[in-house]
Amino acid sequence: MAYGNALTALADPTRRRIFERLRKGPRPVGKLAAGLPVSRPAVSQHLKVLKEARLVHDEREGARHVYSIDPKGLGQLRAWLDQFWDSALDAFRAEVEKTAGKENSK
Amino acid sequence: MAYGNALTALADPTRRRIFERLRKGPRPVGKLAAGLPVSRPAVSQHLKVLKEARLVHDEREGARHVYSIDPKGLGQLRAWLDQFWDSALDAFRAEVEKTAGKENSK
DNA sequence: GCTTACCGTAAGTCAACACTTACGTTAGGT
DNA sequence: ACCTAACGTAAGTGTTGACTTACGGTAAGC
Repeated sequence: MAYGNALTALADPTRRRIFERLRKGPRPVGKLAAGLPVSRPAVSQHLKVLKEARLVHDEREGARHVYSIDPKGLGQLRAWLDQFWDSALDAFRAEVEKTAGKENSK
Repeated sequence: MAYGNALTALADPTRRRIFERLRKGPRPVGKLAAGLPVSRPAVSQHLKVLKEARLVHDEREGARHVYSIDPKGLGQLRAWLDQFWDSALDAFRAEVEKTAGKENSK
């Protein structure tokens, strides 16, 4: 149930903005916090949550802590989501056939 | 930004349990609430959130309200996630090459 | 028509959590 | 050695939201 942490992590809008910024490449905390409407410590706390969800991982470069996207949590989340995707497609097909049946019976 | 609602909806554990039950097929509210550690009105409120996120849709059968998985929200969420999946793979490849380079230079 | 399932909604409560400011730590520059 | 930059963490606060009980509405059975 590791995808649970990933979902709760990505549920927060600020955390999503941080995560989306990392999509363009690795960034230190200061760069990530710049432009965001919250303080830098808030960004650190968000990064901690993202890290525990295996969505990001950090790497120290001297005084800087450079964060980047971690494929692990992303992969687990995608795998969980694909479960539903398949059954949703099946349900969709069934729905179409049922509706088509109604249309034909008119 | 429709995926935002889907993420906040799936962030809640109880809502995930409801959603996962719907994976096995359409269910009325009573069946979904049975076995869950929360009251039936709570399940109704959760279903409302899932519905607004386009993750489920309901259909009235007399007094019953039968809920089933809606592919719309699921598709939007998957599309958003795939954005990161691609860049995460690129980053992963770059990381592997960088690490391999270090290994060779030893 | 009356009762009984089956639901959704309103109102209120309590805990989680997203913020803030203040502080401690580490690394680099002069 | 001192200062500064770049962080993480601790502690406290306000608000969101996940629950409860109570109530109103609709459809089916007798």
